[in-house]
Amino acid sequence: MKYADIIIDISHERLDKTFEYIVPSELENQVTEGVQVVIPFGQGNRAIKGYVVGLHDKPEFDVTKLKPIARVVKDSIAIESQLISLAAFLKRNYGSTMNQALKTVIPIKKKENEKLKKEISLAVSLEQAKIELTELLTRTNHAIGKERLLRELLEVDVLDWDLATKKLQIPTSNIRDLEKKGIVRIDSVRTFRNPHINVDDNKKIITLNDEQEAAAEEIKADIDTGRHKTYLIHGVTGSGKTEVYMDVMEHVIKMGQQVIVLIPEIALTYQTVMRFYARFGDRVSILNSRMSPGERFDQFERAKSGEISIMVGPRSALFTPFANLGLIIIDEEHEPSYKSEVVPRYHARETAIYRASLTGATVILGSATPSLEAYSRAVSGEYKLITLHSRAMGQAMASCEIVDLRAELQSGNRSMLSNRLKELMADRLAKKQQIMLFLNRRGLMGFVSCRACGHVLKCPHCDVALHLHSGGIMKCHYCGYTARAAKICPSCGSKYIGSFKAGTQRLEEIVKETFPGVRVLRMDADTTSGKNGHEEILSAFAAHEADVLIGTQMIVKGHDFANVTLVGIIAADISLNESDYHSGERTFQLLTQAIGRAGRGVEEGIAVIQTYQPENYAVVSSANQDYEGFYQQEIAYRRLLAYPPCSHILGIQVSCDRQQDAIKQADILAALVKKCDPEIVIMGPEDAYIGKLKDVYRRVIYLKADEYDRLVSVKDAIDKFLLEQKQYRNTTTWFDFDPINTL
DNA sequence: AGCACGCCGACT
DNA sequence: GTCGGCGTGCTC
Repeated sequence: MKYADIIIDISHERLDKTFEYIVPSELENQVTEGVQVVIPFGQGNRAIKGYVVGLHDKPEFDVTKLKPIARVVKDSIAIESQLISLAAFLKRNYGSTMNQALKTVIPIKKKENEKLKKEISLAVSLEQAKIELTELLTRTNHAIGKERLLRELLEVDVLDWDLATKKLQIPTSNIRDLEKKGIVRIDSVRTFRNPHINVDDNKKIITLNDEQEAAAEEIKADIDTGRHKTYLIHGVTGSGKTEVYMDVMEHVIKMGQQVIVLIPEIALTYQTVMRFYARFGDRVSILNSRMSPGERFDQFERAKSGEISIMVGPRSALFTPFANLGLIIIDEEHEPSYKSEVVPRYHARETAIYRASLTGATVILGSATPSLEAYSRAVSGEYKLITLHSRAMGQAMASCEIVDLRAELQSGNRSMLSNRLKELMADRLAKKQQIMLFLNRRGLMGFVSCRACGHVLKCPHCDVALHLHSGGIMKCHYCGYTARAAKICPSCGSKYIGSFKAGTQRLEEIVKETFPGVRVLRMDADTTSGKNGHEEILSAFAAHEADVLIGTQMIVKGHDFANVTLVGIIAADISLNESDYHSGERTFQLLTQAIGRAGRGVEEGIAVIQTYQPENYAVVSSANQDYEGFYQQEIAYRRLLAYPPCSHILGIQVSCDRQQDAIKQADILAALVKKCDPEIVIMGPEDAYIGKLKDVYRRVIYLKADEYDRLVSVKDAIDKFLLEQKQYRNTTTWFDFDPINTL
């Protein structure tokens, strides 16, 4: 007799453990580790799905209480044990139920999603169809459904089944009838939406420069001798890290192993993807967040069957079920999108390293501005550091000037554009070269406030400001609450109430006023609403359909514009003044990336940084392209204040629809932490950054400790307490380790 | 989560 | 007297 340990498909802390079931002898060969099964659960024996996570011969639970597994879920995909241990890692290190962790690792639920699309077309000639139609009409009993179908098919060649049955309301029996008579044909088409792109066969032969070559050789040599490590490639913008990746990838694929390439969501552009297609052809598959579960399923099936060797995608591509994974690459390693925003709030970097350790795979992290976490580990020798000092094609780095906005203000210039920037812009426009203006803004734009008393209109359900939308509607971006735009201030009665314009919008106006006739493209949330909004704007700019591109973060990623010789950073301070400890790092990264956009072509580039804090180390070191200098200052600051990577932080959020209960519960948990580990530094409890969301009140507690595992133990203790606690069961608690955004 | 068991109020 | 309220406890 066999027994199975099963994680049931209900995400609740109280059920977050394995349940033992009898494996009926007739199912013995089907029930393996990782399969989805249906089991009778609870007193009502209701059918619940679950995952088999272990099998053994001796029962551990009271045998008389064991029930048998009902059946194996048909067409379920067995997750390999490797992914189960990955899920266990997520659960342990980031705090979630095993069920949530398993669902993260296997994002596809059912095979049902992979349905065939049916299409209806005429099986006879148009003339024949017309005859059929007239015959139908002469009949006494009108066959309205058939008539509609035939009329439609005379117009279009192919009709989608769903369209015919749902929108045109044609009964399926009518369609089947016509099929039997041989008038129409029904085809089942497999909808494989894998972006199949025609690749020109003459693959460009890429020669690596000496630095790239040395980097690739070092990693390949380690792989050949079985030393699988984690590498950090620190290469200046434009140093050609991708070529190094591809060289190592080719090596690994030749050994019959597979590769996962993680890229930040925002960089998942046609351009990036094409580089991998061009080199590796149809061995590559792409995953993106816009894909339906069915499409993802297809991609994962292809990966499992060995059809493909490379998966390129965001964070979630980390869980591609490759049988023989040899290499994981994380490009732009410092990007915050590598941290999940939903439970389990895992970080792709750590998770990738763990997954690699399971199979002895290699991990390569790459960035022009490595995260403090990664660089400090490289310095300590935990990762192997590889530095690329020069640009791949030998172009010079852009020179950089810092403009002190305080001095500018004193000289009477209150515009967003400093005199120096205006001067350079005029010069570039005359030379028919292109300019990028970069404004790193915070989310607070377009909100409605009163200019007389300063009152900000807030959502009644959330602790956030309402934003003005077209048509005189105010909207809450968090819960979707809408209201008619206020005409007078509800607080003081003043009629001077309105919304602040987005910084980029204002900047566009100023540029147009200053340089009449200039062609400006603006890229922000407003202008990129369409599906390919990003792409369209960027390709228009690449085709020199505009002289100036204005935008936020988005414009500094990915694209290379050879003709851009001037980059202006309008207000470097904005991200500097954010309250959390990442602000220096974030500013340095943004500025460095922005400066790196200038002078990608033949002409030398120049970058202008406008700031009120010209002496700030993040500004100065990015202007000097001095990562090392920045790192030394930043790490000293982190050490001093005990911030990651010099310590670790655990964010705990308690939420409840009753404010008093949220406050009480948070206090109880804070006291508990103090009791079970008095050494831990506790900050809070305090209201969350957004104190109320969708009528739910949120309190946060931050814990700081030198060792990560101490925080894990505290989390485990809290979990245990919550399980036993009888009071305040209406509250929910979740954890975020080393949070990236303020909770 | 979801269902059963259980102990107290207003109804045929 | 019974029907049903949702508090408490359990699920292999």
